[in-house]
Amino acid sequence: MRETGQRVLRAAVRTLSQLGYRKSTARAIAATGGFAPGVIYYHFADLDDLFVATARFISEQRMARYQAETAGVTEAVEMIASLRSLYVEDEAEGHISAIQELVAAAVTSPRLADSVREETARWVDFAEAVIRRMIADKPFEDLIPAPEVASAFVATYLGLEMLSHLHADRTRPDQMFDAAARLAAIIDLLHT
Amino acid sequence: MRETGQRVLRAAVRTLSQLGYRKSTARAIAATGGFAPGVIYYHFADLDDLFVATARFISEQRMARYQAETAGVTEAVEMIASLRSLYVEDEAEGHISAIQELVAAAVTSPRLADSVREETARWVDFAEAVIRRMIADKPFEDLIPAPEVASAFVATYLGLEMLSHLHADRTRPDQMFDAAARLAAIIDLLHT
Amino acid sequence: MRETGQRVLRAAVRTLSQLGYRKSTARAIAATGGFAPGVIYYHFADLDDLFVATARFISEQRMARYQAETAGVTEAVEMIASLRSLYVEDEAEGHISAIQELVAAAVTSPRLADSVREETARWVDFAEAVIRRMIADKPFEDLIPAPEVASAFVATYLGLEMLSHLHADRTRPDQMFDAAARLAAIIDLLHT
Amino acid sequence: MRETGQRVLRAAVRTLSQLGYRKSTARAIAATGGFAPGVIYYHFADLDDLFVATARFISEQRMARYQAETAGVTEAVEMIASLRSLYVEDEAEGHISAIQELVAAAVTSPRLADSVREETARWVDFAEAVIRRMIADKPFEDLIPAPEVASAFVATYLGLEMLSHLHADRTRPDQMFDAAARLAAIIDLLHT
DNA sequence: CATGAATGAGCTTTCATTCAT
DNA sequence: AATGAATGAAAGCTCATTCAT
Repeated sequence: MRETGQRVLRAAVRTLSQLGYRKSTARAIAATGGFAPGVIYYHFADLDDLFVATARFISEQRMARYQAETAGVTEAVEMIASLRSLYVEDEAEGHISAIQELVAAAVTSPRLADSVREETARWVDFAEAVIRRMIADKPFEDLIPAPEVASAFVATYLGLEMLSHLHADRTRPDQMFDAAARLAAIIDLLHT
Repeated sequence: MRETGQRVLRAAVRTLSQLGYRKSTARAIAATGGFAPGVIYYHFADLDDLFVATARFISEQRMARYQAETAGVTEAVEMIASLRSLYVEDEAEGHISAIQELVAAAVTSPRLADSVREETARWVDFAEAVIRRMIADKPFEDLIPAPEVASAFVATYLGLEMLSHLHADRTRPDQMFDAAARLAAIIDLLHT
Repeated sequence: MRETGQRVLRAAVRTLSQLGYRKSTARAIAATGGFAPGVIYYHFADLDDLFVATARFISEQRMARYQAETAGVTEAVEMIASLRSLYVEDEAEGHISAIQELVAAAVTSPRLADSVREETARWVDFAEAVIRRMIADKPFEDLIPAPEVASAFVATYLGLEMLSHLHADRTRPDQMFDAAARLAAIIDLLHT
Repeated sequence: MRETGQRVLRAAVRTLSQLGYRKSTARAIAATGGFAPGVIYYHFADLDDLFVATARFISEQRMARYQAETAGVTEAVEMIASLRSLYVEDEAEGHISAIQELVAAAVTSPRLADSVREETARWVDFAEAVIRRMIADKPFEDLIPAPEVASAFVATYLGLEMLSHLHADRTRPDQMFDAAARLAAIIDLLHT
């Protein structure tokens, strides 16, 4: 049934986020989800297959949320506010840290690499669209290389979670969003 | 002897970078380095200990290079040029991808987390110092929150390698350095 | 219904013959027969039970054919000709190799051993009857220990299939039947 | 060390003979031999590899005995006596039943099939040489198709063990050797 | 210092079997 | 009657680690 497959996927996300890729064994995932290890193999060919599916699962789910939440936003300040609340969701659910584990794991499995590549490409595209919307009709519009900035944003997003995980004390995403909000306010003031 | 310990460390770096954390087993590292698995245990208490040492090993080695290479640099354009060539070195040797694996692995081992935290803190400090030097006496000096920007830089640096590893085709660090160089040129023009 | 039970039995025969006892799992047999694994357990208590039934199934089916085909035969040459064509049938359908797998498996399961013992006993009896018929009224009639020869025949029959399966190149049953036919011709010439 | 490898091989022979191929698991073999399961994988690539080696191990060991024991024998009666005592050895040590399991298992593994084919070929050659020696200078020498008879002998030898294992009561190799001895006595009387 | 053998725990995966439908 | 989902035991195999040499 579709439902059990999703239970397995959710367990995979939580396990990846909490124990890391190396300790995300079939047993550990099963223990997290409260089902027998055999269930995994009923719904997925093997662990690799599960992780590939997990990458897509997280990405699609979050992409839907991000698109819904940022749909009508044109002001930079409002966009930063949206992203901040989405980021909080991501952190709470462990989405980003799970993805980050899968990115690091991609070196191990070509199939996983393919899957992660495909999904990150979608996010870079999404980021690029958002950036273009934000700089439209601004005086510096032509100075900003949207594709490069989009890649940089996605990279920063991933890297940020790494660091904030590592030292809750020093790397505070909160303060970064604050700084970004100040910059956004300036941008919003500029019109053609 | 110090020498053999270094052989093991170098083998660990290469194995982490090429096979990933999960497949960096004692056997795999020994095979990479051309020594018996037992050698590892002669120089390090266990694998965890080896990885902790590896994190410091890479960090110290690179920090020395980065400091030497950026020592007298005050112009932004020149700084970007230095960082670009250092980044090329990092990529070639697999330093960043090894570190990235260790960051992802940190969730697994508290000791490794400590070690990685400590090292990244050093890099954030280094980045902050560089940034302060770059913006000194610029008109916007007081607008830039150096600590946050430093963290963002380190995060981007790590995230960038992830993405460029994943899709050599779309995420081109080269173009990012180009864009950064253009921005640096503008900055260099601004004086108090 | 009787019919589905037979479908399972036929699937068991084919699977044993093609994959061997070790790989004749419930799934594999179900896949061969095109039904769900659960079907097996509807008709048989467990796999052991299925294999026991399979041994009897093959034996009874073939015994009927062998008896029909050799019923009125009294000449040795004709008998060899009959056996040759029956052997060809056996090979084509995989009967012997399935039985051979079950014989080898008998060491694993006492119940299967009982079943196989019972069935081979029938075949030794059958062989003994045939032999007695063949040597009746021959000058050497009293020299031939019919029971031992019967056992030897059955043993050879089984062993032959093993070897011919293994090396199609060197052990050619065809040539053995040729040789047997020549010997039979001589026997047929001898009368009391 | 060579020694431990042999311990593993001997354990494999005993386990195959006593439990059959299907139950000859790594754990079972280790339990039989009194060593840790991991030892198997230190000396052999996998179970398949172990079984391939076991086939050769048994075959070589017995071939040496058979050749030594039958070396100078030219009389049929003496030959039967030798074979009888060798057969007793084989039964006691479980050599034949182990081989028989491997023959049945050959359908499962191509590599094993190759190995078993090669070894049985050697035995057919050996049998052919013995037969030629036995019928040399006999009046019926030219009537006997040595290669076919040799194959038949090997087949019977294997099949015999199957049956006698199955029903100790009815198929008595002892009586077959008796019968063979009587036939041998007749043969020995015939000279050119 | 270094090695190769050995161990036992643990991992991925498969399997016989059960059960609700 | 039949199916598909689920389970838990066990299988093959790998691994970190130890130790005698």
